[in-house]
Parts: sequence; structure tokens; C-alpha cells
Amino acid sequence: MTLPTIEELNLLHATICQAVGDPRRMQILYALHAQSRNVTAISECLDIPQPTVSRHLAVLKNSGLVTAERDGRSVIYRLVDERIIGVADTMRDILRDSLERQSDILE
Amino acid sequence: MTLPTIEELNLLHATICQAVGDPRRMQILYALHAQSRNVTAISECLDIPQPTVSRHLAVLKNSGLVTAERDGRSVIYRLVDERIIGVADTMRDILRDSLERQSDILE
DNA sequence: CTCACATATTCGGATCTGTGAATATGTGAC
DNA sequence: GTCACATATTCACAGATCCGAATATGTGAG
Repeated sequence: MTLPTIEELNLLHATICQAVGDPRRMQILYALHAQSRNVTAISECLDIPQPTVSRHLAVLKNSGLVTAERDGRSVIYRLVDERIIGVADTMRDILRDSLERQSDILE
Repeated sequence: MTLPTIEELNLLHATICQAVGDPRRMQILYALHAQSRNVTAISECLDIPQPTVSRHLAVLKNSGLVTAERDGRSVIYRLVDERIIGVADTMRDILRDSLERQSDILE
């Protein structure tokens, strides 16, 4: 893997990083990982207002991480690339180890 | 891996995600991955003003991803957890595939 | 102690992002 | 067409973040 240019990093930031860079969006990604859902279902299972969910989904769709498919009156959102969950899980591991390291130092 | 709570995601966002969520910070992470360096060296090799580098390093240090160790007059910054580079690389892969998918659709 | 190098911090301003509330658009049932 | 459900969008505002420029702090050489 070659070193990324600043232009590539800018694009990465404008898409994938921005998508992952919000707690609620990550919550939505995990919810879609468990099961594809429509907006109302996401709104209810995460207890987030519907307009907020729609806005977050627009960001996720723009990043290419999810797709939208109309099904009758509702729109089903699907996670396109499951690797993003692996990314999130690894970040959680890193954070967990970092916190552990800090508490070790305090002792 | 269990589902993250919104509290855990908030903490994750305030640390790891925030650290990765800036193009220049990611550039610094890659630079430190290649070799541990002091502030001036980073500033010069990435062509970023020194105060800006210092500020970004403070964020990265706060996230627990890098450590600072004084060595004489300079301070050497080191990447603590190399897994973050894997995370960044995977995100680049995801973006690349996403762009490819989009260009396929246009044809 | 003084000077020069190395790093960190403060300040003001511009920009971005998320949110709730309200509203608009789209879709199917009847 | 009309109504109800489903989703998307607009608006104003609050908060966060980034930056360049200037300045402050810290450290070692002499």
C-alpha cells in the first residue's frame, strides 16, 4: 500500500471518514449491519427523530457505504460494504487498549 | 463483538474518530508510521506550519494514538498502535471500491 | 545569564456540522 | 382525487474545528 497523497486523504475525509465520524451514523451502520431497514424502522429502533435519520442516511449514501431502494411506500437502506464494520470494531479495540494502557499508568 | 452503546460511540468519536477525521492528521499518522520524528521534522517533510503540526499532535496524543518523549531540545513523537494504519488502509480500499462501483454504474 | 533553537499556546475569524421544528415531497390505499 | 403513511428538505441557531499569525514557554549551548 503506497502512501496516500493529501488529495486522496481529502477525498477520504469527505466520504468515508465523515460517514464514520458521527456517533449516530455509526449506530445506524451497526443497525443496518444487523438487518436492512427502512427509515422509520431505524428511527424507532435507535430512538432518533426521523428527519435526523434521513439526513444521516443521505450522508452515508453519499459516502457510498449504503444504498437506498424503494419498496412500495418505504425505502430500504442496505449496508453495501461490510468491511466498514470491521473498521469500526478495530477502532473500538484500539480505544479499549488505549484506555487500559492509561489506567495501567495511573497505578 | 457486542453492539456498541451510544455512550461508547460518543467516546470513540471524541478520540479515535476525531484523530483520524482530518486529512493532515492522517498524513501525520502515516509519517510517524514510517518513522518516529520530532515536530520540526514532521513540519518539514509534510510542508505544514509548525504550530499546526503541534496542534494536530496534541489531538493525536489525546486520542492515545501517539506518545511524546522529550529528547534534549526536541520531542520525539511515536505511533503507539500500528493498527490505526490498517484502519486507514481499509478505509482507502473501501473508498476505492466505492468509486469503482460508481463509475461502473455510469457506463 | 544570554542566546538560539524547538515546541506549545493564544487569538480572531472563517467554515463546517448537527439539531429540532416545521414543512414539503412522494407513494399507495380507497 | 383524497387521505394517510413514509421520507426528504428547509430554516435558524448553537457548537465545534481549523487555520494563520503572533506570542509564549521550554531547553541546551556557550
